[in-house]
Amino acid sequence: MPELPEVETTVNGITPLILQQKVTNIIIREHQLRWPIPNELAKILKGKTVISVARRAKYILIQFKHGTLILHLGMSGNLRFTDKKTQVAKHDHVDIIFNNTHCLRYHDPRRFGAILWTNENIEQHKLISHLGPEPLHAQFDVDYLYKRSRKRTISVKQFIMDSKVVVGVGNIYASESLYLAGIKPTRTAGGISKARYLRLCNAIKTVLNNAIAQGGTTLRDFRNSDGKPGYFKQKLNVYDREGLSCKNCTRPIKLITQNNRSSYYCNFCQC
DNA sequence: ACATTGACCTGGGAGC
DNA sequence: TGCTCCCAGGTCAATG
Repeated sequence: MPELPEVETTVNGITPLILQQKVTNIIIREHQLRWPIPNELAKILKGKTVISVARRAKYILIQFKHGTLILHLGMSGNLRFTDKKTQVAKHDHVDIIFNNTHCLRYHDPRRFGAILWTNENIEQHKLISHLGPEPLHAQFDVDYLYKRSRKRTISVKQFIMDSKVVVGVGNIYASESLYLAGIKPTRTAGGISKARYLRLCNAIKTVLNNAIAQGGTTLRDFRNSDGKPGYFKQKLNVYDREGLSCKNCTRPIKLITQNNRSSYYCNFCQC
């Protein structure tokens, strides 16, 4: 479910609600996510105050004085802020309770997500240290992308989805960015010109910014922290549109499989 | 260093 | 209705 815009939407939604608020308890109903949730989490966080909330790649980082709570939503996760008395639903695995009244409720049917604690410098953390630049930061530019791509033999779609190259470009927005840039997803990363990487770099930024402005994409079950869906789906040009008409040339959108993931593109507008 | 594949899970939809 | 099969927004770990 969540790509960068969905995580950004979630962070923007929860930040004003939990900033400077005190954790009074944590309830863990299911420990087994991608990795086990640490047993001592309640002990670690009880009585502690949130000092900042941030996003790095698709990780949500809730910072306390003595360390950082790392959350990942995996494929199917969401975080909602609600009254702690709200009826608990299936797959509501964790409640982080604030001021004994409200809670952040972590819901993740497939349990590919994660909730971890660290007291080391977050940039040094094993899950964070190897990550490439943020796509919306200035250092992610055409020079960087072009240089990193040289001699790479993988497809350009796999290349931009590699988190060591750039973070936050998942399966939906990879297809959308390549469409906007006019580049076929099967092209070899190392064989694409600098001029085309300029288009691609700009396309990635444009697509992600637009999706954030729309509150992310809801295909099936994404909900932001208020429980509302995202509205970017209406703006998708190729993803999930197999056989439908290309919005530019009216030819049917194609679906292919690359490394066991779906890729959608227009065979005429992208080359 | 790079490329490829399997693994982790549940639920929804298609097809029979 | 119910069974089986396939697919899904992520990404780490193991293997060549």
